[in-house]
This record gives sequence, structure tokens and C-alpha cells, in this order.
Amino acid sequence: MARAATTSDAFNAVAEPRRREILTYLAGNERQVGEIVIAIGLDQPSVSKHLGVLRNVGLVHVRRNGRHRLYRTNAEAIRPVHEWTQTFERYWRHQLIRVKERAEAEMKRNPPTE
Amino acid sequence: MARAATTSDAFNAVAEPRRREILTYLAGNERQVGEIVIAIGLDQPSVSKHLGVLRNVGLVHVRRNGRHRLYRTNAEAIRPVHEWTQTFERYWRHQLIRVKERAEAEMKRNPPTE
DNA sequence: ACAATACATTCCTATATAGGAATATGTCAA
DNA sequence: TTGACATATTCCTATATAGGAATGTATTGT
Repeated sequence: MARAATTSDAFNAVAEPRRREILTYLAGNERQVGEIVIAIGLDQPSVSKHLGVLRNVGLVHVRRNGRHRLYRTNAEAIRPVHEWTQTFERYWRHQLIRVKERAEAEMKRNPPTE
Repeated sequence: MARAATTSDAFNAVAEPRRREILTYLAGNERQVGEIVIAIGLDQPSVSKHLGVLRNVGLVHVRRNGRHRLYRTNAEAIRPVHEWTQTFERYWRHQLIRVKERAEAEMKRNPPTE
């Protein structure tokens, strides 16, 4: 079996760095495609294709306005990713505490000269 | 250009559902490969390959113990993903508030017949 | 030394990209 | 109507999978 489609869920869609850039750029403000092209520095067809993927998984909203299309990030669709990572927070907290404790123990055993 | 390698960063590695399962299973507790195989329900070579990807991006720690290898999730490596999604939290909060307000306005305009 | 156990790696194949180039579609302005 | 503008789609190719099957590599117990 091959890799899952980029359009299969938010996890796969946001694996692409340029798509993450686009989502960040479109967070909170509507922009038309031409603006995204300039901001991201990819050519127009590539941007349109990335937007197509993001549309497919519901990561962006589109609104037509004359010959323009106004895109905006649908933050709600990023939540599942946030929530999955959230479950690990307590573990990296523990890890940081352990690292700190080890550093402090080392300090006592072998104080910095001077 | 093709899609970025699964080993290029945590975002790509975590796009695979089975790898997310493995990371969840290995969060906080060391397990040997055989246990993972049983827990996840994939065959051993597949699990080993997923573990290889996770190792490559530093998402798991390994420790050898005789003929066993003990794996554990390195939660710290998931943080970048958490932090990227975190930046969108204020936006989905806004969205939820707007949805709620709209619902309440609708209630006033057109109260539920009871 | 040898068999068994625990993992990892290699080989195979169908599949889905990402970007570049070219082209299609849709909308406005004169 | 026609041309210009904005965006989407199609065609192309190199590339990297994920899983299945088979095989390789350590390590331990006897």
C-alpha cells in the first residue's frame, strides 16, 4: 500500500511546509490567491493546487468575490492535530523536570570551577 | 518534486495513523517490539519499519536489553507540532464564539415553539 | 556449537504526490 | 463582443512510500 493521500486528513495535509505557511498566512484574515502567491513565493498553479488540498480537508474556507476568491483558514479543522499532540504534554513536562533535576545533581557533584 | 520523506520531520512522520498509535502506546512506558506488534496488530516487519521512521526523526528512544529493544516515546519531539497548532487556538476560539452568538441571535429572532 | 528467539533489513509493487509547463474556465471592463 | 485578468485544472515525471514476503543479524539458553 502506498502512503495515504494528502487529502485524507488534516495530519497529512499539514505535513507539507508550504501548506503550513499558507495556513499561517490565512489565519484570521481573508486573502485572495494573488496575495498568497506573492506572500509565499510559489507560482500561481502550485498555490492553487495547495489550496485545493486544503479545501478538500476543510482547512480553508473560500468565498467568491467577482473574479477573485477569498480564502481564510478554518482553524477549527486544525484542532484534531492540536488535541492529539496535547496528550503528550504531560510527558514532555516530566522529561524537562528530569533533565533539570539531573543537571542540578551534576552541579552538586561537580560544581563549576570559579 | 515528490512528496517530502516521512523521515524529514515530525509533521511527516506523524501523518501515518499507525505511527500515531505507536507513539500513543509508547507514551510514558517502555515496551519491546513484540508488545507493540500485539498492541497495534500489524506484523513485526511493518512495526519495525515504522519504528525506524520514528527513530529517524527522534520521536522515540531505544534502549537495548539483551535480545530485546525497549522503545519509548520522546514526547519532546512532538512539541513543534503542538506549538504550530497552538498558534491557531485563538482563531478557533473566535469561531466558536461567533457560532454561539449567531445561534443566540437566531433564538431571539425566531424562538423555538415549544 | 546450535537451535530458538527477537528484531531489522531487503526486495517487490501499486500509488500518490509536488512542481513545472501549458491550457482551460470564469468574470469584469470598455 | 473582445481582451485582460484571476484562478483552476490537466499533463508530465522523478520520487518515496506502506505493506507483504523473505531473509539477515544478534543474543541467549542448553
